[in-house]
Amino acid sequence: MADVFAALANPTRREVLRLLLERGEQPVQQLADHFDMRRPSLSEHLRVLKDAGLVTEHPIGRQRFYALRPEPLAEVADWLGPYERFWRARLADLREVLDGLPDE
Amino acid sequence: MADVFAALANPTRREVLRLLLERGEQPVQQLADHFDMRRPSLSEHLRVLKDAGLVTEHPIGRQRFYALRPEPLAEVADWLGPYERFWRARLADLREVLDGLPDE
DNA sequence: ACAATAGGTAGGGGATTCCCTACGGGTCAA
DNA sequence: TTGACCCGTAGGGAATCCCCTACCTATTGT
Repeated sequence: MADVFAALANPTRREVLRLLLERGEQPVQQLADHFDMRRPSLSEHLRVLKDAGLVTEHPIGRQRFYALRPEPLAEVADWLGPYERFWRARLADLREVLDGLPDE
Repeated sequence: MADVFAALANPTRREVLRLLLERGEQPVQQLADHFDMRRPSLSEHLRVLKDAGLVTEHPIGRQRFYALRPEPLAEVADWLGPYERFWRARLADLREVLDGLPDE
């Protein structure tokens, strides 16, 4: 499974994920209509997303439908876990400072 | 502020963040000791992290200490939010299927 | 059978990434 | 002040990224 972070590094690929989340599975041409980009370029982005496990693909007739596969994003969320504890502690510190200010 | 996702795409940079989380702020040389890489290359990674707002830097004498700044990671967590709802729904579906199986 | 449609692959070119070595500026210790 | 140390920047090279056009196969409709 290719690197999920690398797959997410590209804005076009993140936009594809957003479209698939909002509208559900879609064929390639329908996705391509929303980008200022030729279809073969989008096809390559879709391959990167598929290699990262972020989308699945299945053919219906001559179309290929791509669908969101969010499991790798759950892994990203797990990766964020330890950092989340850190930034929450920071926010708590900030709140304490604010609470300690002379009333105004 | 540069693209946080692009900054996270590189394994060395993610490792830097991990080191800063585990050990707190550190000078460049101490970070560089943990990579099979020349120091100037690590300096460039640190600049990318700083441009993305993921680290802060302050000099003490002739050393420069880098520290974790987790706020952009909180933004990544926010970005994940809608997808999290999606994968949780998936897990719930899976649980239903398992519950519906004939007892075994 | 033939034309049209959907979409992947090949190959190329310019931009960017990621490493390197060489070097320069600032700080500390003798 | 002189040398050692910390670290950033310059510049270059190989690899990768990201777009393109051209082309191919597979499926559908006439």
